[in-house]
Amino acid sequence: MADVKTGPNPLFLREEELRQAMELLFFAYRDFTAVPDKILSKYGFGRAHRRVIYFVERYPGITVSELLGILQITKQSLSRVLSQLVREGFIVQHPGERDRRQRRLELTEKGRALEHELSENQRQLIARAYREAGAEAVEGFRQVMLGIMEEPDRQRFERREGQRSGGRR
Amino acid sequence: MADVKTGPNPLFLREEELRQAMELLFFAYRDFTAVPDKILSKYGFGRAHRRVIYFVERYPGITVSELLGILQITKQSLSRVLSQLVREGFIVQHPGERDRRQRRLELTEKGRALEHELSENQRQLIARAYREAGAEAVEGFRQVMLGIMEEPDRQRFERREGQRSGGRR
DNA sequence: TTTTTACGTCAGCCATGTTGACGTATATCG
DNA sequence: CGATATACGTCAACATGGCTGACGTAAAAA
Repeated sequence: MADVKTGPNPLFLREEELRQAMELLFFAYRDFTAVPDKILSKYGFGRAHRRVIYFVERYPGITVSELLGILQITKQSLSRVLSQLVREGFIVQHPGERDRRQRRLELTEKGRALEHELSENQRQLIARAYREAGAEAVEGFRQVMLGIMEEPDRQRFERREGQRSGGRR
Repeated sequence: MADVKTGPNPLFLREEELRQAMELLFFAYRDFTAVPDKILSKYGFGRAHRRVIYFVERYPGITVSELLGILQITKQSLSRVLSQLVREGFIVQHPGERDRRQRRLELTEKGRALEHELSENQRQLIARAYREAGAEAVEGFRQVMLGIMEEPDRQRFERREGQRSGGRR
């Protein structure tokens, strides 16, 4: 294959560096999602289901609109997978206490089991990468990834950067 | 929304750390691809076209099977977008010199222009993130991302790690 | 000369995103 | 209290981009 070019010119190096970052994102994401994708197909589910399950386990009691805000898809798209997950007993909904229009989402036991099965490989990938790279590299990784993200969701990761704001979105 | 939990338990912290990494990947990737997606729709293209254009500019003269190996999709899926790009004059094919069965791919001027338009925002995102995080963090980012990737494609990034072994890790 | 390889194409299926229109229950505002 | 806004749901139609399976052609390799 045509080789990855490398050169002494600092301007070029910078360009090369940026390109590399794009590819790192592409390859890491591709490999990161490959295994869960296979597991999901056993259940007749897809990536969309995985994301819903993930965020419901992450934020138990999350509302539909909050989930929409995270996934940034339309409610019709979400509805398709969510209602499937509810119908098949992976997720339960119950009305919000203060606002009974809301449907707060939670995983059932079955849902948690699936979530765990899906996360296992990813956990291992990350754990291995973290272990091999070391604590300092991990902090660098965090910083760069946060830098790539757009503002609104960065707050989700505030903490340990040194404050407590629990911001809305 | 249910808050991101945080606690003193080291075992829990580790779990929390792994979860965060998954989310960083999700959010960074989501935001990283958002702008190009919009540009593409102006041309009637999608993410698949973007990836092809990207890797053809990255590895000019790349063959179809090499591209398939990178993208990890079927030739039928690739064919759909590739032939469209060729038909509309973004990519040209010419037979390989040593092996005339191959079709080596290259961007046309038009293709390069589109590639540049698509990369611009991403370049800026990365450049900003790199600048704000600093050189050390960037190196950490690289290491962790490489650790998440599976073996075969890591070699693509060897260089500057300071040796030539194809080693494990 | 036969077999394998590189690439292409047709046809059909599935998952997941989109828009637009419309409906219901509850909360909130004037 | 009545009007309006909000949270959520649903139906229908469409596009993209994966997939499998079957079949074809030209060139390389055995």
